Amino acid sequence: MAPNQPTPDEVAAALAEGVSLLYRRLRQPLGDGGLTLPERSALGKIERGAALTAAALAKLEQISPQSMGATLAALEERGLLMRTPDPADGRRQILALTDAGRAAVHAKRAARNALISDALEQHFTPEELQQLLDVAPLLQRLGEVA
Amino acid sequence: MAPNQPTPDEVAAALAEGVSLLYRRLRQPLGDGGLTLPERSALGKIERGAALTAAALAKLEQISPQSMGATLAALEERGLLMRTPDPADGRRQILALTDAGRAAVHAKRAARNALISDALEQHFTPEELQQLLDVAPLLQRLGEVA
DNA sequence: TATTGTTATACTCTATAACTATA
DNA sequence: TATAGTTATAGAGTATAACAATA
Repeated sequence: MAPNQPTPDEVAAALAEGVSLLYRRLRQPLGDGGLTLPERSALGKIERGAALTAAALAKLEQISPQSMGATLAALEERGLLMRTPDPADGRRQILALTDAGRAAVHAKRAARNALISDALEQHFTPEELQQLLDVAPLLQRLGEVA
Repeated sequence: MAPNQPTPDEVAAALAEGVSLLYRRLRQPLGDGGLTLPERSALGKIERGAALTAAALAKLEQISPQSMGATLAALEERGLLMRTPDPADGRRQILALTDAGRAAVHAKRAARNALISDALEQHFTPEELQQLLDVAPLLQRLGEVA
């Protein structure tokens, strides 16, 4: 049933619509009480140790350092994030989650998952779930190299 | 190699990162000269006849009618879109692309595809392309039902 | 010179609230 | 009452430009 050789153009066009619609869904319910999508993403990466300075985070997320700075400032103001000077490099600030930050990222992860998970449960077969899970790393790779 | 029964939670978490990163990539190069992502999406749907009024478009995109109105006003101002009163219903405005609008949506589609297509060509196998193509409708469905 | 980070400013996308006109 | 659309206002996320401090 599948066409034999999908062209990159076909794939690009098909992904654009799905991704932009889904993105709006993903970020919407999370703006309610707590963390926005970029905030969660930043906290998550800090928690995992994927990036521990503002500049490193900005590179990972592929946004400007200034934009990341604004996000981080908002998180610090709410007591979710601590910034301490790097003793080895006076320009740097080492980022770390507070206990409240850790709690928030876990609570919000659950909240997001509840919404998407419900939809997945009700409208997708196990095979389709597997397909979506398999493709997630590919989407991420595409975001990184494009 | 694949786990037997991915839980909806796993899938939701895995998709969130990939989608949000890719979304930023998709919209970034398009803001340069011409159409933004929501603008392209709206023009594309009008061109295909998927929706011909502001309210219908807003429903499809799952944003508020006011937000869609702002997008459409910007497009009309630039001469890409025409709004004519519906003779059958005085409240409605029928939407249609101008020639310039049609040209813009095609030029920009090519520009977007060039960026994503290049990345796809260079970093993905034919099997992975097929996987991405197959999953695009699932992403869209998830955006619709979530 | 290059890097890290900040402040200032602006634009896009989105939302809600309040309104008019039409059905 | 309900629907289509507009205007006004606000907030989040992003960008660039200009700057200070440190390497």
